[in-house]
Amino acid sequence: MATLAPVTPKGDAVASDRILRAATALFCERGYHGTSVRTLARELRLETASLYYHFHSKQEILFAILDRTLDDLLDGLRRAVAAADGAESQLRAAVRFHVVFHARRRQEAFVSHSELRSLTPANLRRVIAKRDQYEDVFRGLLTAGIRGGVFQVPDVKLTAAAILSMCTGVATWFSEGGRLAPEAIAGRYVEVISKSLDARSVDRRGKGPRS
Amino acid sequence: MATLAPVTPKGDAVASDRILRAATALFCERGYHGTSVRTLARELRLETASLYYHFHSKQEILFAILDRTLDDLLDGLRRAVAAADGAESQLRAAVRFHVVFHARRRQEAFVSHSELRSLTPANLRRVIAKRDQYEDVFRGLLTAGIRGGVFQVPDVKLTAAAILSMCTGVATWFSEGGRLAPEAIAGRYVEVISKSLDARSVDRRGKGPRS
DNA sequence: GTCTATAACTAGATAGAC
DNA sequence: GTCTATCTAGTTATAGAC
Repeated sequence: MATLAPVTPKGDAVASDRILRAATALFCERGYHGTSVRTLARELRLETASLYYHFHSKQEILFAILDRTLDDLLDGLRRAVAAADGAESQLRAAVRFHVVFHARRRQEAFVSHSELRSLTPANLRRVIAKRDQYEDVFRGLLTAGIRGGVFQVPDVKLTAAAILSMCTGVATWFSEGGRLAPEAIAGRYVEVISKSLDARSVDRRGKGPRS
Repeated sequence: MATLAPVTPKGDAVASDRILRAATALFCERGYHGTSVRTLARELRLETASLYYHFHSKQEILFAILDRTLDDLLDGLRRAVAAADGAESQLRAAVRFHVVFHARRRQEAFVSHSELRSLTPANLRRVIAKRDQYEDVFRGLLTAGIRGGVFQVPDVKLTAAAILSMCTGVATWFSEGGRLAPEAIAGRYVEVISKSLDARSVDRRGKGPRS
């Protein structure tokens, strides 16, 4: 995704990246409070003291995971949208990106929404600010599509929340060895969402009380 | 929802119910591992030892919350479906029930899916068995609707997961004092989902590569 | 940059008085 | 049914050797 070669000298990951990767896996599986620093250290074949050379606290590790993930989400979303034309295909690109990301980088994505509550208030504010920017892109696309007459959406905020919940949910059940590849899942989600927003599809049911 | 009066002698809740309610709120806010037994006791103006008169362990409290919630979900879903006729309106009733439940009983619903990983293996098996029954109702309705020609769904399992993720997401953002009442949100979700499943709405876009 | 050793504290849980 | 008191083990984090 980055256009520049990594700054890391060799093909080796730097120590802090190794730590973040192991922490992501453990926080995803057992949660932040359910994972002790000792467990993380053991996983990395280190002593706990060694971790504190790289990070000042367990909280700093959590924040680094969420902050990086949110950066990658925002960056990827903007690229995906920029590469498409018109609200409809831009929204399709956005949904496709979101779903593929939540499948391919499942653990980071999962931790980034399940452990918001484990952040300190100051860290939470910083992460929420980025998450809000991310959601605003979706709201903007919905609004643009409504103005352009391609979407029929009674409530932009609610619809954006519904779409994002649905797509984010992929991170809770996706399995690498599973039946469907990330792109295949994304394709289906794009179709379902497009159909539900389409201003051209006629609702043949009456408007009276039902079900 | 129950047709019989509660078994509790007075209007008072029994002690174990008080404990479960407080625990639900705390587990929702801070997570199971992020909530100490001491914190729970303090919230209830009790000493920790007193809690152990009512429950053998913290884990038993968590399991009781999830087990009861799953029972209420399954029971409510079956009633909602039984009260409707035909796959289409039954699915609408199921979605409506699910969304309203996840708004009205937000904390229990949230804990029931966020703390699955904090259950012991034996307890997890019992909860998952009930959750699978719940999801099977949705899959069954989708299958029936496809056979009846009212739904157009390429992948029942994926679609059921997508619908449930979307509706369950309500528990992450719903606020009692918010703009929309549970029923209003449910109404919107029912419409969006119906539209996305509708076999009668024509997809006017071509089938070639897009976005 | 990783180690040993340990400080300072909190966790879940129990014994037994009332 | 709730309390005081306490046990054992685990928690995050640090000091200082190598």
